[in-house]
Amino acid sequence: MTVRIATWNINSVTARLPKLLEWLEGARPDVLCLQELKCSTDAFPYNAVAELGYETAAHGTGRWNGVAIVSRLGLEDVVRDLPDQPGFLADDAMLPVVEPRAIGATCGPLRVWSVYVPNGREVGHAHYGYKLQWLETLRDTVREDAAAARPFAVLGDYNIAPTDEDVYDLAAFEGQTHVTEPERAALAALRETGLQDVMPRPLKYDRPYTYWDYRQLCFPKNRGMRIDLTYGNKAFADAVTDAYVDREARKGKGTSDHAPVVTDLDL
DNA sequence: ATGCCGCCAGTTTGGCGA
Repeated sequence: MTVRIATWNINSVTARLPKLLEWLEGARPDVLCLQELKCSTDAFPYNAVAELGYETAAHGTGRWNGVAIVSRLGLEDVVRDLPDQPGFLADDAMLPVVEPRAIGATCGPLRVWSVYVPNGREVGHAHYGYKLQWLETLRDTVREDAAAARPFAVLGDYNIAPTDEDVYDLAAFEGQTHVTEPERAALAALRETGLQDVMPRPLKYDRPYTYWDYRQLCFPKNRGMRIDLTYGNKAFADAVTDAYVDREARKGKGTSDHAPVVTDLDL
């Protein structure tokens, strides 16, 4: 069977609902992993998506974060949060908060996680340590599925550019998060479980960026980064027939600052 | 043309994003 799976940081599913529906109708993915819902689990637009033939498992608390898996191949064994997922201790908080950044499900032949890796804010910030700790927990979580025969993938906004080629200008990121050695080492450790970085085609220019800042004409100037990734195990990677970044979805007003990343499989 | 930041909750300004 052929399966189309995608990941998209949608930057508010409520603000982006018309764009989401338009994109689902056009691209017709079988499975879509979403990040940055910015709504509660209850507030997800389940019915609008269901009218297009999709079921949704969502996990959100409101203002920030939030992840979902939208599927027309079924949704089984849904897991919210990574087992032992670390929380973030904000400056003004008494206790760390476990944020809605991960949801897993089985969609027909595929086991999938949709993840929104912490941003890190600044090198040395508590959020940066949290990011690295979160990635270690992700590695522990996926170890078994990554080594298994069933097709498995972790898709999402990793908030890391895996190589120097994945940013438009390395000098612009000197000393910044997203390009540091410890972040890239955490990604390498994740790959060591048996996951491969499924590289999408760019539909224009030479690099498959997935994010362009809203400011300073970054999209028209193609000042982007590749930070939305599809990490698949061997069974998944061997089945890939095509992958691309749908930059059309980044054009115009009212779009997310990220583009969907689409992967086609023949399973 | 792809065009100069946008989302949310709400102290309608500030936190967050990457």
